[in-house]
Amino acid sequence: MKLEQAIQTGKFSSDKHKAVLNILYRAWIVKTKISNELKPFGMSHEQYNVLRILKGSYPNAMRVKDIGSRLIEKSSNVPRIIDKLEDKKMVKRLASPDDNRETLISLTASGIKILEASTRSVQPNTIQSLALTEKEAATLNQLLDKIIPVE
Amino acid sequence: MKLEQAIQTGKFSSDKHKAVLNILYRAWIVKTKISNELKPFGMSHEQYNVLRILKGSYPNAMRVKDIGSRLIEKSSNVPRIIDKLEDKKMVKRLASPDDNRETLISLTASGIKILEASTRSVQPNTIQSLALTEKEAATLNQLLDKIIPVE
DNA sequence: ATTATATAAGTGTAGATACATATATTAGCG
DNA sequence: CGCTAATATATGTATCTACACTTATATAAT
Repeated sequence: MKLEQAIQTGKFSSDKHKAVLNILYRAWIVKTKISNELKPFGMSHEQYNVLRILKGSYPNAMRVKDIGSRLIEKSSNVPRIIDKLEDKKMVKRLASPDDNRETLISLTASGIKILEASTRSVQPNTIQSLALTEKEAATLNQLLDKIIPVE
Repeated sequence: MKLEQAIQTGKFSSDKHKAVLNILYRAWIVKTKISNELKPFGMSHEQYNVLRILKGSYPNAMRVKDIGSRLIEKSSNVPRIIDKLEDKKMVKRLASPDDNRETLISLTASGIKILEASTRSVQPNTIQSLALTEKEAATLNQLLDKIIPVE
């Protein structure tokens, strides 16, 4: 579906302006799809992201602040996400041997199992569109960096 | 800033996978910037979007459902957004002459004034990056439609 | 060593999101 | 007409986001 139909609008003042709204729209679509796939697993999108980050360093535990620095949405409240995952026994908190201010978070065996099962549902929504070539994806990344520059 | 730095990661398994995360990241950046610009006006991003939609049909009022169909994030709770704008006297609710189920929403004079002032702050964040040409923006739109197809 | 400053995690809160349900009204159809 | 279904808005609720603040610990400075 074209963006114009999705938001019931006529023409945009420029392709550049349309592109910004299009980015917001596609992001919302991705998040909605992923959240829907995660529903049967009783997990939110952010909880899933934290599990994936933890899996990246598995079997090593990670500090809360390092988890936060890898999340896309920097305003996420990591301790609270951890609370939810801990309630579900998917992660556990450990004391840090180096620094008592830190908390280390580690995936549990059941956390890994649920993560892997949910990833099989979510994956088709994150690496979809076989229509897009790797070359086009690389172009897309360049244009995204260019239209919404950071710093 | 490259996405890799922003989320402290090494290489992605593919440019396609990176592109999906990049879309989520750029969307978050845009939303954060716009929210920050709107803060002095005491308005949320969604409240601002509703005002802009209303301005599109000004001086005609709009039905709640038609406002909703033009919002990017379809799960937005339009009646509640209207509540907030009404509290601030930026819009008012009118009875519909055709159908008593409907509520018509119209911008007030002060709503227009605040909208115009806030738009001057927000605009640079939505049509920025002079580096991007219109041709590149058109390509970007095509690639976005292709990587996250809808329907 | 003592005090100030910085850092890490956690908590409190207002508002937003997602979604289910309620209420009122209109349309469809026998 | 009278009943059912559909539509439009509003409300209720749990969770999430954004951000300020607190607490505990570590580092730096004098």
